[in-house]
This record gives sequence, C-alpha cells and structure tokens, in this order.
Amino acid sequence: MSLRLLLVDDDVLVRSGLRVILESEPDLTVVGDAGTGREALDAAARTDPDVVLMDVRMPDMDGIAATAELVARDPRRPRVLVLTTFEDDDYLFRSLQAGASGFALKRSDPDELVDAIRVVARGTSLVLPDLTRRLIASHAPSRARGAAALPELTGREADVLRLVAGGLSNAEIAGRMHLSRETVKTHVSGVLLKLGARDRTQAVIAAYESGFMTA
Amino acid sequence: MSLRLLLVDDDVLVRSGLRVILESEPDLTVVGDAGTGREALDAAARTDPDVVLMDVRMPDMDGIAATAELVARDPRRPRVLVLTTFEDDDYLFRSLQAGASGFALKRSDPDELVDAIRVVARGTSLVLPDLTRRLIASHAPSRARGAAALPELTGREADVLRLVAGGLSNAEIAGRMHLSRETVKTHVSGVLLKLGARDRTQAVIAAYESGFMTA
DNA sequence: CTCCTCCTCCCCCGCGCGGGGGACCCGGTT
DNA sequence: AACCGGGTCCCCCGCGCGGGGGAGGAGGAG
Repeated sequence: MSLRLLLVDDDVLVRSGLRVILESEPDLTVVGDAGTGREALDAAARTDPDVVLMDVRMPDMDGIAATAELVARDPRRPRVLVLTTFEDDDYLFRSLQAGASGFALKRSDPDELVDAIRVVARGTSLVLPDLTRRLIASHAPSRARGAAALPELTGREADVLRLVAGGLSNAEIAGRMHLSRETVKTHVSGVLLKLGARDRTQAVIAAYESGFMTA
Repeated sequence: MSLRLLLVDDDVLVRSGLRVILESEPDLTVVGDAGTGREALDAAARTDPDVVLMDVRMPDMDGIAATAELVARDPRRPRVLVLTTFEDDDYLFRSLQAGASGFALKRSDPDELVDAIRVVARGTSLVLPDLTRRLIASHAPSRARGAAALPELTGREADVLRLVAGGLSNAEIAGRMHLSRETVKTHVSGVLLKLGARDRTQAVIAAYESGFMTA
C-alpha cells in the first residue's frame, strides 16, 4: 500500500522536480499538487493524501495558514511536512506550532527527503539536522534560568571562562594568566565543548544564564 | 547490510528487553551493551556501532557526557539516540546540545523506536512527537518590545542585539529577520560602536550587565 | 525644498577564532 | 610498570567577524 502525497508549491518547476524524484520511489504516489494554500485545501479534500509537502511562501494563503487549517479539520489525517528553501527559524517555529509534523529544507538530499516523508507518514514528527541544532541554540539561553549548574569544568577552564566572560581576547587572557595563546585556546576549546557552545559568545551567555557570573 | 547497535543503560533488564525487541528486526544487530557512560565509550571503540542507544541517568559518567565525548571523537560515526523514561526537558536540550542525533522515550512503541533508529542511522536528526511540541512551547517569544534599556540604540539595533545575545551568528540573524548578512553587520557595527564594545562578546556582556536581557 | 536619520545592500581586507592534528611534563591510579 | 587526566605549548587551516569604503530609498524636521 503506497503513500499518497500532495505537493504544494507556487513554483511549477519545483512541483515537477519533486514529482519526478518522488515517483521514482515505488512506495510513493503523488496524487495531486497545488500552487497556493487555498488550492491546497481543495486538493487535500479531494485527494485525501497521507502526507502534504507544503511550501511556506505562497500567494493567496501561505503554507503556515494552510497547515493550520488542514490540522484543524483533522489533526491526524493528512500529515504536513513543511518544505522551504530558507533556513528561516521563524517559519520553523510557526510551522510546527501550526501543527506541521516536520520541517525540511528543499536543498536536502532526495534520500533524506524520502526518509522524512516515510517517517512523517508513520505519525512521527521530525526536524532535519541543521534545523534541530538551530532550534536548540535559540532555546539554550532561557534554559538554565536559576538552576542547572555548568558541567564539571577544570580549575583552569573556569578561570579562563571568567576572563572570556570579562570580554578579554585569547591574547589578553594569555597575558593576564602568564600563559601562551595556545594554552588559552586549549582551555577555551574545553569550555566550549563542555558547555555545548559554538563560540565564546555562546559560552558567555551560558555563563550568565547558569549563574556562573553571579556566584 | 545490517545496522550495528550499542545499548547503554545501567539497568540490565532494560538492556535485555531492548535486545529482544531489536534483534527481532532483521536489519538490526546488537553488537554490544554497557552499563555506564565510561563503559559505553570503551564498547563504542571496540564494536564501532552505527547507532548508540544511550540512557541519560547512569552512574560513572552520565549519558550526556558520554554523548559529548563520542561526538567529540567523531561527529558522524556513531550516531547517538538518547533514550529515557523521563519527559525531562532539560535532558532533552542538554542531550541534543551534546550532539545527540535524536531523543526518544523508553515508553514509545517498539515500532516507533525501530523507526527512529533507522532514521538516525541515516544521519537525520529527530525528536519524537511529544518532545518536539515541548521544545517549541518552551521557545517562548523573545519578541517583547519596549522597556529599552540601552536607549541610544535604534529599533533595529536593539532587535539585532537581542539575537546576538541569543548566541546567533550574523547569518542566522539575517535568516530570522529576513535581511541580508550585510545589513545585519551594519546593525551589529552600530551596536558595537554605541556600546563601546570591541566585538559581539563584549556587546553581550554589556547587554547582560545593563539589564537589557532581563527587562 | 533640503537635511538628516534610519534602514537596506554591496565590495574588499586583515585578523582573531575555533578545529584538526601532535607533543611533553607531572601526579595520581591501577 | 603502564596508564590517564590536567596543564602547557606548537603547527596548519578555514571561516566568520569587524572595519573600511560606498550607495540608494523612505520618512520626518527644518
């Protein structure tokens, strides 16, 4: 029993491209497509798809609104996988809040996309790699509000973090601590790893949010 | 070619239960198990699994730390799927920050779990339904305007500073604000100038110290 | 009308940063 | 004895950042 798909995108080229890719999978069938959110609602009602691949930016009702309407009609019948070219956090959050089951970039590998479709069809929500990381990054700051002590930093790492959070560069920290730049970098790297920070800015944020600075 | 799995949980019963469930899938093979984070690192080095099913709460190095270490060794080789009985947001965030590819509850359906394993093995990150919703819910809007602490800042500059202090890169800010990188850089430069900061790190410090972040 | 601020986007360029290696010493465990 | 974690120092490399410059449009104030 094959999965019934509905493609929604205002760009005809994208629709036909997707169609070719998806139809080459034996267990997937494209049962319809639409170029606007409003058309998507009609098409969904007619074709009763398992999964809707939904673009975000569209004329005449965007993908978010269309998703919200589909979910309102029946929260479990057509699963919605939001598809966009933009690495746009705002869309991500709003899409999922509207009730989308997943979110993927158009630039992802065909394999990855097909994977995502099957997963979503099963009723499992997912967000592809990059986006997930971003989701977490943007949440991170509000995380440790009050509690959640920092992971076990070594003595030197804690010293370095204090100076990093004082706005000093690696060279300045080296001078202040009578160390070489390389050593400071080693410690900074250790701090970043343990705090799950991408750069010193995120480390400083973690330091403040965790109460490390006020303690 | 079958997927090689490593089970990590301090409870032997859980390990054997999982083993039975997973071995019944023809394309899954359990190549080892461990009862602590430290053991997990050893076992991973020996058995070179595709996916590690990792418990969070464990004696002698918890799942988060073990995950971080595995990812540090090789960010793509053993994918880590964090498994827990607790619907604990903090674990969720910290696990994924440590570099886990996914997160699932032990109480999920076997099918769902098996699904998740296959997806993660492909290199796709995922968070199961309930958790995703929670993740979004907790990402409350930092959209709050007004109460402008640093008053010399223009509206745009304040917006940008908020995101900089959220740990985002210029490119990410551009994405979220629907702007070009250049424009973001312009605003960041303005912020740095007005705050007397040398780089974004010092700007974040100023933002925290001035009460800009708590207002 | 002009002037000015704010917002938007573009170029080039130097440099600090962070990741990848590796190396050595020391002290405590095993 | 071998081992390991913490601390120190070194290399190379890619890239994001921040500064320099310029430019156009929208809107308010004079």
